[in-house]
Amino acid sequence: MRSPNHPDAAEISLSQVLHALSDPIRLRLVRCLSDAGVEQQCGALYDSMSKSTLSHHFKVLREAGVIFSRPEGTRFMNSLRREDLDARFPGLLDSVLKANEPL
Amino acid sequence: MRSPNHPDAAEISLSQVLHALSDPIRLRLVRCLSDAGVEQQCGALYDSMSKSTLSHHFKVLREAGVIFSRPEGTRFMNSLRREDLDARFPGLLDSVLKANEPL
DNA sequence: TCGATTGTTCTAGATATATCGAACATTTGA
DNA sequence: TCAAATGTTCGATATATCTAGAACAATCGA
Repeated sequence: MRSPNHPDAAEISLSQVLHALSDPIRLRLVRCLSDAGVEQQCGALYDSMSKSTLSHHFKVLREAGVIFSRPEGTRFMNSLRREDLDARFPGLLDSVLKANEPL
Repeated sequence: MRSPNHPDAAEISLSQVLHALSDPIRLRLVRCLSDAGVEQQCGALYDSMSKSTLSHHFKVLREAGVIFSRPEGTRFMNSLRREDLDARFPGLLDSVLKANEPL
């Protein structure tokens, strides 16, 4: 496993970020990463979903610049790119994470 | 032309709003409505696009709860549901509108 | 009443996305 | 060296979305 590609902080696209966060499953993944506060491995964040589907969602989040994935052994450790996102789109991540979704 | 359906303020879905805003064309429409500050008719906001496509995008924004459409004569006057969005997801709209998109 | 204006709805085609299983790649540990 | 663990990538299918043209509906003005 090679290191995956991540966009530079300055290249993070608003549309891509909004699209990445617009999927309920991905939003849940992001919330988990935010709540945990520390790196999390992919498989720890969701069950009831195939590996490939989970991997797909992580890829979308990664390529949008929302998360950072670091290989460690056989696993991938994921973290929220909070500083990059806050610098690029101030207040966006906070407002999304604070939103109480009654659904 | 009857009055279109709008979701109640409390029923506005985060995922739907994020999805509605994730399209560059719709984001531009929302920016236009925000910049104008007053109601705008649909056709005034975009050229180089078919009526039906424009209507589709307005429908997505309307059903997501992002805009309010009011029939007036043969036209529809559209406005941003700023208060409802701010109440439901504080800071979200501001952060999106303030984001400077170099693309 | 009739035509122009404005936007919607219907239909269709092209593209994108979500999902999964199977095969593959990399690293760790026995 | 081999098997287990963890994700990725590929192939396929189902669903959603974007786009546009054509037909339709409602309103206004002449």
